[in-house]
Amino acid sequence: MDEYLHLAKKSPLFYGINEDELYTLLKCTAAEDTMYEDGEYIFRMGESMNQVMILLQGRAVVLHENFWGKQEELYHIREGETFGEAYSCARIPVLPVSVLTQGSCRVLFLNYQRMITFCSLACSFHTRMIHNMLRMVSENNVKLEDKLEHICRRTTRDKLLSYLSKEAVAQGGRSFDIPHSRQELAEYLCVDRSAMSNELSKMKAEGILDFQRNHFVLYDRPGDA
Amino acid sequence: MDEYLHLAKKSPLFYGINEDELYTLLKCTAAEDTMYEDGEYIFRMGESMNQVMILLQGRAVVLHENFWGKQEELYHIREGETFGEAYSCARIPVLPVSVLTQGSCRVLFLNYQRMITFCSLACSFHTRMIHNMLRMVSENNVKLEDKLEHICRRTTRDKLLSYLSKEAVAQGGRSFDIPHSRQELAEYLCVDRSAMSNELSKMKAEGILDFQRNHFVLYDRPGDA
DNA sequence: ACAAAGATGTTGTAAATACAACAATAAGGA
DNA sequence: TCCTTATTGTTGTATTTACAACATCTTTGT
Repeated sequence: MDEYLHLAKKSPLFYGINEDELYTLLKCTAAEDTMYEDGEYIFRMGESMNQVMILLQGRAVVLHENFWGKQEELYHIREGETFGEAYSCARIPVLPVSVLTQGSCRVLFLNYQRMITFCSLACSFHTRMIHNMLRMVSENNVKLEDKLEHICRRTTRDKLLSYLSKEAVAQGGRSFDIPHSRQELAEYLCVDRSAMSNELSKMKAEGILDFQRNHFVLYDRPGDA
Repeated sequence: MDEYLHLAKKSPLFYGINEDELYTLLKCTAAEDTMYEDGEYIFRMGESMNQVMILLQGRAVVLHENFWGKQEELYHIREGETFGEAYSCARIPVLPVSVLTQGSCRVLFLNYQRMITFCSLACSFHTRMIHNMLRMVSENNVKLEDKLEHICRRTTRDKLLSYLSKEAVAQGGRSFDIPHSRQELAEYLCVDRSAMSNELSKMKAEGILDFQRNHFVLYDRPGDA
């Protein structure tokens, strides 16, 4: 497993923690790694879960099964990513989702109880890990709130303007690049890609904004805002 | 301020912490309370913020100002609620929102640095507070993910089915009550109320579900799922 | 019991969207 | 350079939605 330690080390969970400390910490938290075949469930909806997991190798998909038994893909977990911390920290009694491997996977499990219990050494890096986790969950929180703010708009135009406005403010000017392709942006805003492209073109024609590829410029007249 | 302590004590931030401990903790975290008049800004977008605040009295609104200067209401903060923990924990350099009082308010400020720094006493209730905060942020995380899962659907019908399915599974059966009025549900799902009522009626006519007021029953044939 | 106010359901229409099929442009490899 | 592939833009149509106006049902207070 040592060969995968460098990947775990990159996790924001261990930011500011060096290799020796990490090694201690993994013992502290009863860390164990497990291999999975393609198509195995790491967790199933309805099970209880008291662990934080880091995907050391492979790729997995998070699924939800609705009342009628239909499975729906929610999102993917990629190599190096952390999963389960929100459910563990929120003390959710049973998981509302399943996690299914796509290809063979190696997963590092950390025991949540031991993560938040300070060891007798009262090691400073243990505290650091908790702060890191707090930060990770909170950053995700802010991201989700941003996304919700855009998606709550009724029309594609308003969704786009909400997103672009946020980017403009964040990047400090009317001229900026966006980090998504059209397809990605459409998925993010939960709208049809071609309808979105169409709406962008209309707004360009109306003089609300200009763009080429990923570069956007917002003008002073956003229609009515 | 002591008269408002009982309200602070109810905050999930201090769950499992008794009155004496709370008193110590408030000193620990350099707690200060401030009064605001109606229409004053507690924080303004763009400012830095390193505090967690509890609204001891009154009501406030969270606003966002877009690129064109238009202000938009995001949500309200009610008496007893905690605010700012996600931004502080995420170490957001500048606030993306403003907080404006609606009526006179009393706000308790806790210094974030001191909240996450353990005092020399290494008091167990200090640890408890951090765990509470971790839990609060994570629970909010899970709530936001739920909401996003519903809202991401393209049609009102799918949004409704996603929501109702989740409630059915959560409440463990096809028959359940929902905790929202129609207007609240429509706002939650970001759709028009009357269009939503219409869609509910259609689904009732199609034999997908049944309802009277807030009581719903899901049947086995959800259309196509 | 009654009136008034509020919540919910219904209907019609204009507007917006998804969807599909295709055109135009950009990117990458032989 | 040319060919292939991927991404982005365009157009038309059927579907879905928002919106407004109104009908019906509940709740509340008197």
